[in-house]
Amino acid sequence: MKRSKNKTQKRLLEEFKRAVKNKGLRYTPQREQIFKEIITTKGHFEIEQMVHKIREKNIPVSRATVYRTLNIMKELGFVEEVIKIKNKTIYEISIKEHHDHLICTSCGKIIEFQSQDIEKLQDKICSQYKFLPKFHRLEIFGLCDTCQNTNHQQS
Amino acid sequence: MKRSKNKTQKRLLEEFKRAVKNKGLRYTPQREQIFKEIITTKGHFEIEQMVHKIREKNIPVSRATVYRTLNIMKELGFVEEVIKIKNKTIYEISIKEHHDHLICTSCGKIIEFQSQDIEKLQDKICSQYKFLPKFHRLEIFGLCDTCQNTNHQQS
DNA sequence: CTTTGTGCAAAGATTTTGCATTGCG
DNA sequence: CGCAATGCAAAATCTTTGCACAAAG
Repeated sequence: MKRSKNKTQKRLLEEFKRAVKNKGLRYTPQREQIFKEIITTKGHFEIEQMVHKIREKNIPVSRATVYRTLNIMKELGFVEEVIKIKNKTIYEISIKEHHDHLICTSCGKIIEFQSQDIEKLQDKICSQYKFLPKFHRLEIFGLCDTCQNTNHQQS
Repeated sequence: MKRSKNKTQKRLLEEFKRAVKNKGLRYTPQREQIFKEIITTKGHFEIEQMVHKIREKNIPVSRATVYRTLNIMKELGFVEEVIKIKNKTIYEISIKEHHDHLICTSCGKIIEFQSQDIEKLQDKICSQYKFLPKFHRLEIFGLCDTCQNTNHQQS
């Protein structure tokens, strides 16, 4: 499992590199590192966090470059639409295998799950509205097993 | 149907008024009008749009007041921040019956839909994880009917 | 009347952009 | 080497805040 995950990441990196070059763009250390950081990140990430992480790796990078690179990645389809929480823009990888989230409102734990039923449901709904789906995000908020049994307060 | 909807709106306004006063805050024309505008708005709204609509009603209001009022409403649980698209924060009333969203990544249009199936699916998934659901958010991103037929570029 | 709310303008925060310089191809 | 990419700082947006005045209770 671990091996295949690393393999996937390597393949993704190659895919990204090819996509960048195909578009007539240049493959710079900044772009590579930003992409690596993204595929390493399990969940969501923010700009500021990204800038710091890249710099820790001793790759000089400016905020501007991160913004510009993320826009390119969006165009290329490697990261998804942004959401905003509390004045912070959050990006998410669109390449990893799709999953959704159970989010515990008490302890903040995020559980990932996959369900084929959702995909079917999505198609059903979209056809009703003549909507062409590209991807979705389902978040279920509530209490995780642990929090149900210890403490019922909800933030 | 229409009658009961108006009734609901009236009830909501009363509820809001009570909530504001209960919190020791004052019930001003601006606050009332902002709230009315929100419950009238079927879908989602943005700050700038809100400011203009209120002013058209000849109620003087500043952007600052709208921001401040929305924050109060958030605290009171009457509105939620939904998403951010292209630097614009979109709010939504949180009191209306539950629904989910189809979001067009090309024109930004938001279509609401309801599906009983999702509720069932939610219960099914949650029982697998011993998770106690409180509410969920499902967003399907893609292209709306219009954008599929006019132009395939995405931003 | 007292205290909170509003408007304005200035300050903050986040994202974009122009321009000189760097460096990929 | 030529042209795109980067970094910096300034500009553009969006949101919050301090202060004086207005107004709810």
